[in-house]
Amino acid sequence: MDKQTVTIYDVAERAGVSMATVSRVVNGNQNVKPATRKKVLDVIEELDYRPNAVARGLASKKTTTVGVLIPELSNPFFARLADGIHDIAAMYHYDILLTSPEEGKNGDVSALNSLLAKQVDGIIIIGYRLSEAMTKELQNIRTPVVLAGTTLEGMSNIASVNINHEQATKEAVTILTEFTDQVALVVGPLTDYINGHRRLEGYKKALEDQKIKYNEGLIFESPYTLEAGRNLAERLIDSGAKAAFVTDDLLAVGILNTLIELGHRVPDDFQLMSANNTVYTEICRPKLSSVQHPVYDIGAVSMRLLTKMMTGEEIEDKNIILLHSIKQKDSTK
Amino acid sequence: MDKQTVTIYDVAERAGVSMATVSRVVNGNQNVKPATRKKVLDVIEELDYRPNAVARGLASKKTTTVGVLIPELSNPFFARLADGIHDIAAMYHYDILLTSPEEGKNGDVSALNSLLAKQVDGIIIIGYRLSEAMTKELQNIRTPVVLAGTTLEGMSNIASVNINHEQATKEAVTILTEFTDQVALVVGPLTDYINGHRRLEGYKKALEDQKIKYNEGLIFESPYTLEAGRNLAERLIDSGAKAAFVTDDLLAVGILNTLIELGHRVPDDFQLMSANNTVYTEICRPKLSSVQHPVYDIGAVSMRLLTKMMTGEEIEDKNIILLHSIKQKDSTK
DNA sequence: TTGAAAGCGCTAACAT
DNA sequence: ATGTTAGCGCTTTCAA
Repeated sequence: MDKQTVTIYDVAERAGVSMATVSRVVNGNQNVKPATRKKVLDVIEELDYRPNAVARGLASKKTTTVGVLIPELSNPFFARLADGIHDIAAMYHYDILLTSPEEGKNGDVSALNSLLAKQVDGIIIIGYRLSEAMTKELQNIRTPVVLAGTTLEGMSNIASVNINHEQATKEAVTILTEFTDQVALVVGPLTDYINGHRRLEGYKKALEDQKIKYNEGLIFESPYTLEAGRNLAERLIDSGAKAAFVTDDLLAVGILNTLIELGHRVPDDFQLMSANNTVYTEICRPKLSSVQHPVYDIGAVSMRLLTKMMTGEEIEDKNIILLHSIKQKDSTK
Repeated sequence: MDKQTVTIYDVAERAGVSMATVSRVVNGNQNVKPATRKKVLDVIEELDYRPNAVARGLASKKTTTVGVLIPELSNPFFARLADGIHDIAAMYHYDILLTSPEEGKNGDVSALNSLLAKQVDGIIIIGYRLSEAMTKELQNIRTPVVLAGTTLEGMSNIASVNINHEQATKEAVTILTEFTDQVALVVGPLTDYINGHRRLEGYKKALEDQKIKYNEGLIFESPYTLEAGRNLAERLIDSGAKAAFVTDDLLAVGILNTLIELGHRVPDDFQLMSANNTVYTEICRPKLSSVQHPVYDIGAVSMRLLTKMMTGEEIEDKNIILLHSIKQKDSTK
């Protein structure tokens, strides 16, 4: 019936020592005579005693658990990020409490609160559009927080790990402009800081450098789905664009496949570049050229940064920018 | 400095009631006079009090947390399953503690133990090849466990949610045998129960029904990667096979793309059927015909089943089989 | 309807 | 090197 019946008292009694000694043995405290240690260890083995992490958490105010806020697991970009987080967390013996924000207003805040209630030692927020309320909450939170793959406009006081989206977009668009002046930008909601500011900015700078006139008709906002790509393909062609930088891989594949179905040749008639270099870009034909995010690393570095914050280590730089690169494959000239 | 300074005592004092009353209000106990309730609620609001879930867990022996053991997040099949688990968990207000088994012998057991130490109320194990030791542990575990997408040979005492792999394989192979007798089976490790028994069995039965002689040369074991598909493509052709049922989507896409590169026509020269109908099968060209697992549902149903077990509800059937179907797309005739 | 008090299983001073 | 003791913040009888 009971999950766990064996407590530290049982071990202490059986081993003929005090519970404090058992606690010391369990926690690797050196102030225990080897003989005593052995005796305790034997009893632990014999009784199959396992420390209760909840009780430990209450007493020590540390849960060795970190909360991870993730928009959706089935997005490979986020999933890969989570992998990076998980591996480093395991390395430092932290467990991961996973939450996705519920739908609706301020779902992210209540997800955050639920993590806080469970007394997590730290929190990683994965690439997400944060609500106003959330931003406010994060201002005066006591628990260490790292943003992985997002930034909050002008909130450099909150730790973050990212790539330089403006620069990446600029590089990608520049490559496309080598063969045409008509380069479209296909992004998610422009109200999102990264899209509406960093990426759009990078796009404009690339054009500027090439002395190409900015044309709002070449900017497309779209949901990140395969289906959305179907509809977009034709609109892209109609717009006169001869190339496009697409900020989501799945969306890019949708566009790619539809273009081909419609009889367009990629990259000859139309060049495509996507943004995340997930396995999607390897599966389609032709393979999609893409910005290469160090996605796994963003997760790993975020977690490492968080461990430092949790243990109070000195942090050199709270806002880390990781290097990106451009993988030219078969969808660009 | 402190994560949380406001305790139930602070609220009690400020509201001029006992902590027991505050506890009742927080937990929705009806035995509180409305006026008292309102007063307490006001103070809670004013002090921004949030119950400490760890303390609550220790006192009540319930953590409202379920552990999920998942092999890898970046596999879309598992990720989708996790989505199903997550959504239902959220619905019942459970949080999810996520763990992947570490590499090496009995990594799954230590992952399990770490979940148990954290006093999770229940555990879901996602499609995994379980070690001997793990199987043993699961025999006499006190915490409710549900296997999602796996079965343990002859261990129907452990709850599970699955599809009928034998039947699914049989149906898939039967479709392929309509146009050729040379149907290959490409699977993961045959030592794995589902592959080596259920799927192989289904394959054999399909052949038997069609009076086709079983040929061991048409059985291929392979890792589930895109690269593995490259090498396999040629071997498949050399084996004389004219069709293949492949139990992993990514692997199937690898084979598909390589076949096409080598100048073979799919499905005219070679038919391909895969097993999980993930988004991968929609991205490639031609689109892959596939067995349609209700993956999300397996996750959702597993979690629902677990909630019942955790609350001690009556369970009709601990071993649930969900229906599958076959999606014929463009890689079969 | 409310309060008092005894734990839950452990950590962490403080003693010895 | 080891033991004693006071919490950690909450739930939950048991009384009132």
